[in-house]
Amino acid sequence: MSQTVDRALTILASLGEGPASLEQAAARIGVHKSTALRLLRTLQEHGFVHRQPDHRYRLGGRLFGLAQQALECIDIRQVAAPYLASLCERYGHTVQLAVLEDGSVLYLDRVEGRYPAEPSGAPEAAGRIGTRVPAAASAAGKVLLADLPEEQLTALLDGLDDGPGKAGPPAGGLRADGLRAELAAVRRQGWAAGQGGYRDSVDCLAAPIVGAEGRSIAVCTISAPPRLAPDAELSRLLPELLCTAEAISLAYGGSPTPRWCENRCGARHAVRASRT
Amino acid sequence: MSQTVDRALTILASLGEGPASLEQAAARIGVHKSTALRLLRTLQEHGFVHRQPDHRYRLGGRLFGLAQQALECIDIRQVAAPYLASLCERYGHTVQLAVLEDGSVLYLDRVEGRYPAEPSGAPEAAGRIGTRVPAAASAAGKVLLADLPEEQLTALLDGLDDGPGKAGPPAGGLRADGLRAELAAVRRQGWAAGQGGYRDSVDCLAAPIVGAEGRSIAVCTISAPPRLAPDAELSRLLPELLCTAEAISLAYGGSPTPRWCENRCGARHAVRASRT
DNA sequence: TTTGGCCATTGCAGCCCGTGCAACGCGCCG
DNA sequence: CGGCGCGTTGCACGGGCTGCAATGGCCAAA
Repeated sequence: MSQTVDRALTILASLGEGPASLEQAAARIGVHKSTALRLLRTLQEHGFVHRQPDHRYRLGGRLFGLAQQALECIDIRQVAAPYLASLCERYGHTVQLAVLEDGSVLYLDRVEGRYPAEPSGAPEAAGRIGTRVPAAASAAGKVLLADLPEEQLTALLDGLDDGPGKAGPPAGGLRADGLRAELAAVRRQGWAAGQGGYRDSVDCLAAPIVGAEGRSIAVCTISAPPRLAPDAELSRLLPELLCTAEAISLAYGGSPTPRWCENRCGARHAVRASRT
Repeated sequence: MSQTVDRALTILASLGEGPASLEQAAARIGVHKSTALRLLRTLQEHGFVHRQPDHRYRLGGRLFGLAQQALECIDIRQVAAPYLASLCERYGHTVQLAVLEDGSVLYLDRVEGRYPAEPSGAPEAAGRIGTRVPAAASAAGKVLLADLPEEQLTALLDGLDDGPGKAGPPAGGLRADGLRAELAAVRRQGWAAGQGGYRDSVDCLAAPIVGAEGRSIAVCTISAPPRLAPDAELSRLLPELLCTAEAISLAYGGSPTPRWCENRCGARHAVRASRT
């Protein structure tokens, strides 16, 4: 829309792939050196890029502060935090909070489960805060997609089918029609199960958090490595997860169950049954 | 430098203080609505801002990815990571890596110490990754300032004295002349001690990491809550810290000790002594 | 249902400012 | 010393940014 800003942001993105000299940066976005210089200077004044002693530019520290503020702007996070902590505390499994943004799942918060020392020393990667994953690939995504207006869902699925390579359906992803069937099932039961954060070594349950208008605005998930927690054990926690999601919904000023859930009685009954 | 980009970045920063409608956003930076609309649209196309269903704008998820990339761009981080982990592993105290950026300390990495359950449940805030603190306030900052060219140091100290309220000297900070004396001491001994990350409940030791030209490019710190680790215990780890910083310097292709350290023999001897 | 207000959005003319060329300074290497 | 590469600066041109004003859509009050 705005050429100058567009170029500045493009140059910023290009620096994400590694530091660059002025000339390199100019070449990356195809403008004259002097143009790139002015853009980079402006970005530098705001702290978005930093100039190294060797005269090369790299991304600046301002991004950290802004990313932090971006998290804090999303107030569902504040409301949900104690509930997530409580759920994790009780069973020791990892609990996460996510929203849908621009068609992909954005993880907002995470309370790490208490597991015996990590085997391979890689406790990260899966659903870390700030991570994005394609919506069709995870249980969390399915819950969020299930409540999308038909129009937006169609647009999203078209994009999924169109781009075969680019963010195409990864492990567990399905073509549009298959996914539609899954979403119908999610609507029917009010929750979703499946591979959690992209890695087939983690299984996952997801339940919607519902806002004031009856739409799901976020999703709460509980997940665990299947070796440590067999399917059966995680499934037993479903009522607790639904209960937590419901409590967050109410605390946020929403309805306890989503508009589209055709099984509100069932889900609620499951919770009550497990309480006795 | 570039008016349009400047405005776009200002609007982005203003969104950090909370979501805003188009009109609010325009008012915050003092431009016409239509101008703000174009800027916000451009930012939105790049994912830097996100439009909520209620038509308000907030910071977008792209910032997370870019902040992550910003971390990865700083390659000293990759080099240092295993050394930090090893140092923490051996003694169980928190180890951090930081650099100087635009006159303040930017924390790049952190390996959390193994402490008995947090008393008040607030394990964060102090020196989390991506946090910035004024350089004059911490041991890490003093180490980094000690190697600054006289010209830059003067500029920095002037700014410190000029702005009384804005980022003025917090707990432990000193006026320019006092700080200069401290920096001289740091140069003499080759390391610094003091309050770690802004909180007087944590004590801290800091040692420089030296690049190819003999300048300190980063700092490695070790810190612990004084109740759990009295000064004496932390001080006993000084040789290990210096040894780690030296190892990182060598791994990065730098010199083992900074140009300005007048006590290289002393520090090295301390390391050797503790090794026996 | 109508009406009015509020806000986002769009079209448009004026002119500001962003752009690229070319020249300059500086450090480096042969 | 002189050539080269790169960052930086001055400047004229015109593209695109700006702000005004008008339109459209939504909601609430009448």
